[in-house]
Amino acid sequence: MAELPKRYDPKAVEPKWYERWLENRDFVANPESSKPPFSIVMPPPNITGMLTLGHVLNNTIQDILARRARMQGFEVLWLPGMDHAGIGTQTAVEKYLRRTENKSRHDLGREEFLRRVLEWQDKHGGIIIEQLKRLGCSCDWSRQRYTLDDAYAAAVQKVFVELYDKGLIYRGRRMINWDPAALTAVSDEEVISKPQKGYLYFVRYEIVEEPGRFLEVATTRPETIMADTAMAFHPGDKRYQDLLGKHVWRPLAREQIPIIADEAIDPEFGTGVLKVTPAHDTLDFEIGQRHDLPVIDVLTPDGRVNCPAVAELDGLDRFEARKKAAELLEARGLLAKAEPYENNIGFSDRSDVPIEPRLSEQWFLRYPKTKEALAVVRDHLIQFFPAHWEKVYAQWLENIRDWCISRQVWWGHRIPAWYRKSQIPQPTAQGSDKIYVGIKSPPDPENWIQDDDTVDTWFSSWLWAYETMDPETRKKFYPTSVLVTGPDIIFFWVARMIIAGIEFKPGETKKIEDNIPFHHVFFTGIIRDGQGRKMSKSLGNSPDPLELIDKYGADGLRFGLMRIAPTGQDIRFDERQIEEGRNFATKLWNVARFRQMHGPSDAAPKIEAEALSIFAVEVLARLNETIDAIDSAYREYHFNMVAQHLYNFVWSDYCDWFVEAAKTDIFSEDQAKKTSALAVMDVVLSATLRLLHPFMPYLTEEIWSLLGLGKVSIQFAAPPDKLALHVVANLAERRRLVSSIYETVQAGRNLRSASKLPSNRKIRFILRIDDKRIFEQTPTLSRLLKAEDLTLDANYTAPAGTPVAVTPLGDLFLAIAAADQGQERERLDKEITRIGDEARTVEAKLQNDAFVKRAPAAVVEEHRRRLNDLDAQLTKLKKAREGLS
RNA sequence: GCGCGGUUAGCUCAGUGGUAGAGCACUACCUUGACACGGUAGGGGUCAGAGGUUCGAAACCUCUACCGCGCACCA
Repeated sequence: MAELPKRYDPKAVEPKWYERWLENRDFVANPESSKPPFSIVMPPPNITGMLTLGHVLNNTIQDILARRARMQGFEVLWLPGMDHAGIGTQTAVEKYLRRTENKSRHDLGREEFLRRVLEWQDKHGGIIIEQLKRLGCSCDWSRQRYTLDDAYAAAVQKVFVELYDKGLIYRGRRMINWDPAALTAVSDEEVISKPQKGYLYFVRYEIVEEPGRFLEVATTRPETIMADTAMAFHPGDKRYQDLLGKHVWRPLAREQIPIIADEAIDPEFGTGVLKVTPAHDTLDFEIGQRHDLPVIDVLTPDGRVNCPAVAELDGLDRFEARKKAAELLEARGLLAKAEPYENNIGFSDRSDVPIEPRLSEQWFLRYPKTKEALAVVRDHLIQFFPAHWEKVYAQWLENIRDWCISRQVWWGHRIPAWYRKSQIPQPTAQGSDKIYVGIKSPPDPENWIQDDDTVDTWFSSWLWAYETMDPETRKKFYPTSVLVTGPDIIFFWVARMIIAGIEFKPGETKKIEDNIPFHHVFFTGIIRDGQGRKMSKSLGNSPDPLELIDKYGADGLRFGLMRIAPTGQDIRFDERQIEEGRNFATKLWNVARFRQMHGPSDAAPKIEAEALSIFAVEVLARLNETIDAIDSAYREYHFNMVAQHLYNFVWSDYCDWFVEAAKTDIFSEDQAKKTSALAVMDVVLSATLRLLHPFMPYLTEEIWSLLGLGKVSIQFAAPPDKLALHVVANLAERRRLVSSIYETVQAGRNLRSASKLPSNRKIRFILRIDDKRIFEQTPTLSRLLKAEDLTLDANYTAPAGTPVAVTPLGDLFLAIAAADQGQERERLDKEITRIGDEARTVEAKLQNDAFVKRAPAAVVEEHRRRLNDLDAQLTKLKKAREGLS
């Protein structure tokens, strides 16, 4: 067998295995399998998307779960797909068209534009899928779905019609959030509030009935004065009682408007007077409704002033108009003052421009089954990890408002509603013969016009958990096992999918537990940069995962990220952590390489309890502990702990301690010992590789295959069971002996280092010991100490000044020709102080009656033992110190 | 205003009642027959602050401060 190269080369290994896995159809789920099902649907990335670290995190976790389940004998379905991302994709293509052809979508017309989007999609879309493959994702690509697949689109239409027929979807003229850049309505969830600096303008409105008297009002939006239809104060506000029922002159587009009183006004704010602008503010709209005020809209859809009556403002952008309006007022002496002011205003999540509240005809969904959706999470039919997201979820559902689902966007699922051609304005009444809602177009299409709008992208995604599955697949794999996603889409997607599951009942029976979309939801953290900022394209602070894969390998990236990532906290990204992942891969590679240099491995190594060295017993016991720790970490979705346990076990327990200790046997002439040591190496390697496979699929498969550790691909090898170590005689005692030896080794190394002896200098140690059990371990002890010679002598008397350490095995002396007495004195003093301090602390505790009486007996006993140890050490060290004067 | 997280070594973070941990970075020594993407040893922390519960608190409770997030308000 050829020697393995010194360094693992992911670039050569990773593509090789991925191709093979695809060829073997290892990721394809079989709905007819008798194995129990395990399923995950991938949160579909946008078709325009490029792989980000967020995707890497998210999909690595899904892959870990899928791969582990596959190894555990589940029939695994990990269903991938993409989202058409209505507004996002349309915006991207519009930008592209403007750049390349200087055309808008209106220049092309609906049909042609959609054709161009498809063209663009074929060319630039779906890159992310190929990127996910490089990451090693074990998705069932044969089932890849798209939210615009015919069947999926039909399902969206069907659901729309159903909800309409139930009266849950309705059309209405309401205040909505208008995005003046994307030129569409958006939902409440798509509005994010941000502080913005501006001015609070104090404007004087002259009172019609009392010329010369002014009513002063504070506003941030003087550009909407032309749309004011009343002035309002709180009914309890004494300052303005005499004005009720009178009028003021609106200072721009001069006209009389009434002064009214309304409970909604906060007397504390500004002057306690509100200018009521029903067309451009939600609260004002409500006040207008109560007082039957007219609605005057003075803004165009793209946020310009539409008010020919004020020529100076007409046509100006809303923010320019704001300044200009203030100037106009000032020139007329109607601006009392303008104070710098910071307030929160809603921005469009999509376009990052301030949202314009706007009265508009839109489609809305009255959410069904909200009580049930609340209950399934509260009662843990669906379990959230970490659990604190339950509260956020509940808060949203308890305050839920109707969902504005129509978008003035062409790219997406068109609303299946038609209006009679003759009808202007379009009718809104449910069940009217002027409106037709159906999956098929109306029987006499020439008399109807279809609604121009499409539905919110999330109105299609909320069916993702089951509409992606054909009936046979659904039967086997729905409800899914777990959803892995970011907490930022808990409302957009998670909550709505739960509602959809409960409402549309895609499950095998009508029972609620068969219809919830998933049993567990694991919320990942959000990856931030070193300064704690969100990763974003515009900041350019998001490293390209593909570059990281090139540099560190997919396994290195995966492991490095998982080791720091998902405690449910946000994650600060640091490339050094990925480097650690790569280093760990190299470490594992090299220890496998070391094993391979000593002959072929055994796929089913036999280990005989009697033949095991004490060091083997120790490492196997540690392996058992690691298996347990990993199991419980997985149960809580603590992937970082799984990774950390594996890291510590491989690097410390296995490489640093076991392999180093086992070299005595491996290089020994004693065939039995050698065979046993190599068998233990195989057992541990085999187990470790299997435990690591979900995290590092490529490397583990490569080593697994090179060492010939199994007949099947590691992907389908069962995870290791704990070894039956209870058959080992005197297990606990043996393990104590090992830790005594290891402690002694550390003490000896410390002596060497404190005595300023170079690491490579061979030196003599003398261990004053009477314990016969240690004799046969002398070669190993000596090896680990890098000793030229290790003498065991129960009656050794050291010359004064010999460096000494008190160890669990006995006193360990460093035999050097001319010890530096001053240096040794210093070292001993330090040691005596340290141990003395600790002894005093322990002693004080033991002198505390309350502690001795109340603390568990084992803890007290532990303290007693510790004190004895420390006292013994102190005595010895002091004696050594006396000899030095 | 309401709610949820967080504050532990220079950095990134583990640690749910019993002597403060890891990795990186740092210092010293070492290319030894798996690995310098490595080994060995070392320095470094009044666990944000105050109070409380407890024999014992980084951990549990209360309050405060600061950071982040969500919701509401936002004239």
